[in-house]
Amino acid sequence: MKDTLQLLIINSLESLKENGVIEELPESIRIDHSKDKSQGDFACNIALVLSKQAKCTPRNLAEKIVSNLTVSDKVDRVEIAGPGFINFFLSHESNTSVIENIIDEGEGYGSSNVGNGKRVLLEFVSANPTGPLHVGHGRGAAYGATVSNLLRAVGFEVNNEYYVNDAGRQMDILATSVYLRYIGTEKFPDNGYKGDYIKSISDQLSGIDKVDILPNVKASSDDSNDIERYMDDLIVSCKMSLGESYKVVFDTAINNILDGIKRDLSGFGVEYQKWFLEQSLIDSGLSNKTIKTLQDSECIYEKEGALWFRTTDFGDEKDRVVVRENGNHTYFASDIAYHLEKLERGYDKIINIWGADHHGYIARVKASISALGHDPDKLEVLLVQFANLYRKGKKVSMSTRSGSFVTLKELCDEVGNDAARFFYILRKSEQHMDFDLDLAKSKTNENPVFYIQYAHARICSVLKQASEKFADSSAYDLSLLSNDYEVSLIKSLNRYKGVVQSSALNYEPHVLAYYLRELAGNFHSYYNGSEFLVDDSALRASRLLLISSVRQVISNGLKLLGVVAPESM
RNA sequence: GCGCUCGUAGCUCAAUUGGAUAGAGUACUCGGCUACGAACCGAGCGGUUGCAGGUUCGACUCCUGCCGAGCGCGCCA
Repeated sequence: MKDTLQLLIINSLESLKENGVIEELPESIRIDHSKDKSQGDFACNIALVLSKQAKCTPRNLAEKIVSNLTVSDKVDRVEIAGPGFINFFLSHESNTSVIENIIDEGEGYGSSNVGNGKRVLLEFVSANPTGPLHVGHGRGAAYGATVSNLLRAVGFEVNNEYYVNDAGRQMDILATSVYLRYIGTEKFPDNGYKGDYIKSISDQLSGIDKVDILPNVKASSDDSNDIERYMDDLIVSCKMSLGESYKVVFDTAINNILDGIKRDLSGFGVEYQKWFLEQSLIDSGLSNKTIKTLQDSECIYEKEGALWFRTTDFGDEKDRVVVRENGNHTYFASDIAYHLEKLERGYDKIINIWGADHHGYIARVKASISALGHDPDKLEVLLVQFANLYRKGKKVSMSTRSGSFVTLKELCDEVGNDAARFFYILRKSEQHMDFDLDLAKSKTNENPVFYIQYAHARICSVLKQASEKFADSSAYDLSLLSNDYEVSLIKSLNRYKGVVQSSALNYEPHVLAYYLRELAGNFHSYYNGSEFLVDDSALRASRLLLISSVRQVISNGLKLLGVVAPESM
């Protein structure tokens, strides 16, 4: 419908151009849904945009545009309002036709092909496998999964990917922590992983010698400045004492945790096409090869025994180390190789969803993409702000190392997947968000997700009773749907497709969530103000068709959000 | 100190991406079940959009400077 109106405007503008009223045609013409029904169904601001070059007032220009509009049977009338908006009032028939479209297309209604089959790689969560996912990760998981659903719905081919940091010092700290629990030492270091899950993993170890690795350590655990070196010494001692068995401890630890992460995400309705292991970049030699490539193109220099990547040449604030003095690659080195590998897989777009604490890495990753001869704009980084957790009005601080955190699974068990998924995406991702655990747990009825699900269940209930009480009747007449409730409901239905598209293209799932709430609200008002199962069969059939289409849209929308649309609750 | 993300009703958040009178939920005050599910509906109350300038037909939105919050600024991940 927008296209039709755009065409009408363009035709009018072209004739105005011939008459010399305007000089240039605009690049694009915005047609928006009106927010108030006194402003019709669609509004166009083109007269305000062009008034300067037309050298007349916006209202004046609007009148000229309108007088040149060709008549369409889809448009009842056109008005000029406010500073010069052109408001279109559509015919009742063109508004109600959406109902039949929804019924015809069913579950497919709302999807489109604006993505044109372009391939997108979407990486999200990617939390280090050093412990179970906590509620902080939940936001990224819900957001990523929903963005993925939305992009698929509008015609992109999307692959979801989780990057597993299974190499590096943190993993050694994890393995050492597990071993220390296994031998049951009393002197567990403060900077080890202290969560209860470490003990559970150590319980699964058997047949490995219990050697006290603490005496071999030189640095002191009492010196707070030395605490990280103390940990490094512990790791070395652990590796030396265990020999071959170290790998068993290491693998047991990571496999347990990774399995748990996979299970939690799957239970949360989040599916991945690929779990990409950092270790595979090292094993395949890609990490080394990438650094070699950068060295050949003279992007790398040596300073104080380390290799530095000249990222400042590509807009970063300072140069970054890729190979440490001790010969180990940094996390950044793996990341360069990983992004190169992603690009070489041939995606049209690469999206990373990161926690807001990683924003400092965007510049250096983009720099590395440029340095390797790729287009840095192919990478889009979406930042998700932290969720501050509150319990009994007090902020809960969380840390994986100290083991004090609320896990994602605990949250889902307490409030349910639907409420958790919905709650997470209800806020714009870059908005800081307060997650009140007591509110989510104790007052779940106030969560808007139930409000929407309730509308769906109510419609199902009405439809069920209709089919029991009345024989089939397809003789509907949509022109009968003319009371205020019906008009605003139909207006909302007409917006759905556009909402899905903008929600997807802007990576803003909350827009869809708010829309569904509004649609459900319109339905609840309708329900309380009108009776559906009336004696007049044509009116009854029309109203039932209308609420069937509402049910379909709610169901389709909730599915995109990963929320169940129940027939009863 | 520098950088990033923010600041909207008592509280939690929206605002068609620069549009018309800034809207929902919650809290509070009234009212509505012998109709298809009251997990609902209706009415009211609630605002100098952190502050001060600027850009233009038009600013919560863009620019500048302050104030405040969170996060970054390591040869950690």
